[in-house]
Amino acid sequence: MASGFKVLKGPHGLSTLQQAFKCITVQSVTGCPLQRFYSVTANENGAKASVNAENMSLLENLNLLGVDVKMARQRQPGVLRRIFTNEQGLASFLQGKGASRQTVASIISRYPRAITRSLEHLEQRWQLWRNIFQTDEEIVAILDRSPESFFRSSDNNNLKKNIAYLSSLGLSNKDLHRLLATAPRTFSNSLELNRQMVEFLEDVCVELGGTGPKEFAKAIISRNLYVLIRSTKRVKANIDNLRATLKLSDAEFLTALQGPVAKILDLSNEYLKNNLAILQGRLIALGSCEEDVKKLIIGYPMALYIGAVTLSTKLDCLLQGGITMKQILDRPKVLDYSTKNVAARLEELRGINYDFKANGIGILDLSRKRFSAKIEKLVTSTDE
DNA sequence: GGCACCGGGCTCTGCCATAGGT
DNA sequence: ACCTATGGCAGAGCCCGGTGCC
Repeated sequence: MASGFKVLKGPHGLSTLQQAFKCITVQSVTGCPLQRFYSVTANENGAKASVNAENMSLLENLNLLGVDVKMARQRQPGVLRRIFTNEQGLASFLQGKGASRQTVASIISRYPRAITRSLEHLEQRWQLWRNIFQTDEEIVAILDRSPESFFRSSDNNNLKKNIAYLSSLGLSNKDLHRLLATAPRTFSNSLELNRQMVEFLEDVCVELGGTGPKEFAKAIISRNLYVLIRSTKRVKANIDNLRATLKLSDAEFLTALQGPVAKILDLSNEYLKNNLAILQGRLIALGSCEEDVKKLIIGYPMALYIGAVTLSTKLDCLLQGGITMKQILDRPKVLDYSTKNVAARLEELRGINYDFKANGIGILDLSRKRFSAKIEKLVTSTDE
């Protein structure tokens, strides 16, 4: 069909004809009315002018939709020069799915290329996402959060293959849901890129003498939904770095990786390296040994996720509150709570003369509800 | 009833660089 | 020459409660 028109393709002008033809085709397929009409003369003032100029009627439409045109121009200037776009089709499509006017405007402002997708494409992609999400609302919320994840790729077939591939890894529907909700970019990756990461993880497992590479990869992905949107280079550098630092046996390291350590594999390399160095320095200065550092990292790898300043402040808060470093090392989960929260609890416990030496520091990492219940009990028992 | 253990929930985008296509 | 599609990067925690053991 299109090849018949290629014969007509000339230096300029005729390509416009071809596009006009395409547009009419789209119209007949989707039943969607043409959004804008162009007089042929508008494109006859030379190829250069029409190529470089922004499409005025498109700008007008975008303004009517409440789009931040300045932002759109800054992000994807080429889109504003396109002759045929589908902004109104996109807007009514999204509104039909429950998106507000503001959401639509914000989506287009942040990812203008969205308006180049045909209705057919949108319907199909939406259905593919609906295989994983139960409601349109969920999808709208994600588009509002991250329009690029949904619109960046025009390859629905690749999306289909990704879903099939990720399912084939043994990830449950629930995992897929978490994955798409949390790191939607994963599904816009090329199948090949996802496959590379999975195979890389499997290789790591085998290298460490593991016997279940598939389970290993699955465990890491389901524990850290972000690995698939990281480069293998990054994840590899982190694994190498941790391996060199922890100096565990292969089997121990393998277990650690698919356990809580998985959570920190996606950190940027320098960040992890810096946090590691600072944590080591701080603990050694406080009288801990290398072994303590390792123990802390294995028991609570999130210590490396927390920024150096935050972690340092948190440690100070605990130490000043009468907690010893040894107690922290034995129960690193106390570092899981915010400094503000910990400080408030220390204060409250001081008020009732809570004895950390006798009772331990477990009370500090209770959920709010459990903490309150505990306090209440302590108060009433001392009253009696 | 109290505790330890464990995993999960929220959420993580928005920009830049570049190969490859027209 | 221009645009699209895609890879890659930096950035940086906190909280809750189910379950099973004693």
